[in-house]
Amino acid sequence: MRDVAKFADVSVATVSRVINGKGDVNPETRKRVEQAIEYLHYKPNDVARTLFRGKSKMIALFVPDIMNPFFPELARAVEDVTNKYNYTFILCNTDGDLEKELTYIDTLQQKAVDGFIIVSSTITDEMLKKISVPIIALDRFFHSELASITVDNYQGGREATEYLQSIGCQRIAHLCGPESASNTMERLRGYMDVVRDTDWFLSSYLLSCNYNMEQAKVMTMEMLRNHPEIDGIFAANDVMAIGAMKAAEQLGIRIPEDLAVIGFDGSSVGEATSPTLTTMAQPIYDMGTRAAEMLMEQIQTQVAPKTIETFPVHLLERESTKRKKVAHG
Amino acid sequence: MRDVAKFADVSVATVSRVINGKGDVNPETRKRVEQAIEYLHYKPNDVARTLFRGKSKMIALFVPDIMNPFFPELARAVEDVTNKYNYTFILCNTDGDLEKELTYIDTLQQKAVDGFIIVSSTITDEMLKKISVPIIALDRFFHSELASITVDNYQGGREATEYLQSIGCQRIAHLCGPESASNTMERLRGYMDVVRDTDWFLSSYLLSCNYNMEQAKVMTMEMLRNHPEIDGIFAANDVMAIGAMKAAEQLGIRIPEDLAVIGFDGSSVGEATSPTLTTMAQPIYDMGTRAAEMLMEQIQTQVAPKTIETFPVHLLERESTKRKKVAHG
DNA sequence: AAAATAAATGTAACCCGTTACAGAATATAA
DNA sequence: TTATATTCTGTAACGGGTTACATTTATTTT
Repeated sequence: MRDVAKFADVSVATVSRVINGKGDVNPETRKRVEQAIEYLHYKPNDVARTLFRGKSKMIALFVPDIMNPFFPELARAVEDVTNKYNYTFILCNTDGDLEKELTYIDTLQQKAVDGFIIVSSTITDEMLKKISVPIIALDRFFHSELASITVDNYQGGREATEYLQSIGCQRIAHLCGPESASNTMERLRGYMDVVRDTDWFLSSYLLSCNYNMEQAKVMTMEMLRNHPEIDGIFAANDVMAIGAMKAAEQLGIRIPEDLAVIGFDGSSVGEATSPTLTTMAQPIYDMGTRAAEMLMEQIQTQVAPKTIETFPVHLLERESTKRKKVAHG
Repeated sequence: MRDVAKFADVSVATVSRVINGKGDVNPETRKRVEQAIEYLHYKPNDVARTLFRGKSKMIALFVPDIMNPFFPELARAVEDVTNKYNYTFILCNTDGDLEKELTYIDTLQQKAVDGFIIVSSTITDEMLKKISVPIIALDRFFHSELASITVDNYQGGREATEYLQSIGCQRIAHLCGPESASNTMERLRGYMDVVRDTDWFLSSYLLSCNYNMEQAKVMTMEMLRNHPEIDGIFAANDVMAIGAMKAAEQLGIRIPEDLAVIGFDGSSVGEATSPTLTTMAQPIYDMGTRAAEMLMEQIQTQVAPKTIETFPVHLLERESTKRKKVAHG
């Protein structure tokens, strides 16, 4: 910058004014400075700016694990928005580990990160208090005074279950995720509200299996062996649904004829399976986009309204439930 | 920091010495400073350090699109190493777009990023010249004087094709990716070297379809209709292989009985399909790890050897090729 | 005990921008 | 013409660390 100033025969202050378009600068001087910048290929040092301003134009996204097929799309959405606003995007895999989250929070704040988008079921209010910049809770709602973006998990759970009924399923099991996650608990509640008072419901129709395909497969296999009457499975995410389909396949149970399977998420793996997976699709990309936009707004306005936005889910009907519909009840 | 210095009744220089463990500090003074730090919950401002040192402890990974199932695992590996060294990880989706790559390069260098790991087929030497920090080329090799990590794509292409022959396939087609990518071209070369001189090979057994599932499906469908004699397909990545399987399914062609399919990558989607997908697996996580380790080393040592590491691929035999083996030839 | 060496600490410049403030030059108003 | 407002530009402090160098104090050596 000194070089540019010297070259254009002005002070650094003037160069700064030209770069930022702030303050009055004589058009001729401006031109001279711009030429100097051009000539010297000058690029301002963003670190110095950050130091002065206390803002880095960086935001971070916390996800449990990018290898879970739900998150790449989310991350992509966030990055796209981030880019649009000329911010830089930092991806953090937390594995749902408090220690890791804590380390990230410290490190990133020392780097003057301007905001966080957090997918977490473990994070505590105490930890959040350590964060002095805007935060958006995404996908999972952890109780606190935060803006958050989720889907209507309860409604999704209901609809998925009712949908299975509507295509004729008489005995519907549910594979649910870890208890710590608010989203899976809501889906479970939706399921329960539909099946609780039926004459067929058994608590052994309920399996808890951590969003993991292999585990879902093993547990489903056992359940199907003990309960061959089951003719519908609602899994709380797509990965578990795929596990369930594999279990059925291995047992020679046909999908969708003998057993209908519906997942949750609408992640793209559901298209890779045969039959393709029917699922309660979340508008993943839109949610990521909205979270990022909301964060940008909070960063810009310095205001942090406790907006809670709930996106609708929609039924993505594919092959794993393709039967002739039967009259309700 | 001034506060800490005041509180401990020393100068900022001494505080800095304590923090960095450099220079001689009286044990008592050190203790006093440490207590002050503790008491005031002092955390050094990383931006100021970065400004002084010219190093940010951040590295960036360029990938075409994190939504492609090959990349999450790679990104995860890089992030894990990044973390281990207390660096911060920046993920950049380039869409193979030169403009985007260029923008990222500028922005990140202004932020004093310490190194790049780049997956790209488009990037030019001219662009690389703009980068003044270590770079590792990953997955795809773009000609330049760079350290790079790839797999033996040629060998993989050969082996995949020969494997199909070994299980009895008589007419083997190949779905290859975009011409711009060095890796897919090598796989093609491997395939060609096996089939070129056979008496059955036809140029129409070769399909070019951009790593895209839907396109692969459509093109395969057409090919299988025109060439029902095809009994083996080698796809240059898993996503296309899945497209091919779907095409077969839709045409009522059984896999693996009538048609064997092998993919390339060993990404986790291959486990979600039915039948599960046989594939030439790359050690994705290891490659990411190695690339990151190599980058860390170059950052630390300031030396940039033009190491070229080629990882082996290995056959991951799953169901899409499960037949009784037949004697070679 | 004087001299030499080592340890402990502080002062101030530096990293590279931004901006408050002041001063000079020019334009407009009285 | 003088007073006042405007435009333009520079000086210097600041953000929050690091470190070369100087200085003081303690320890060893002779």
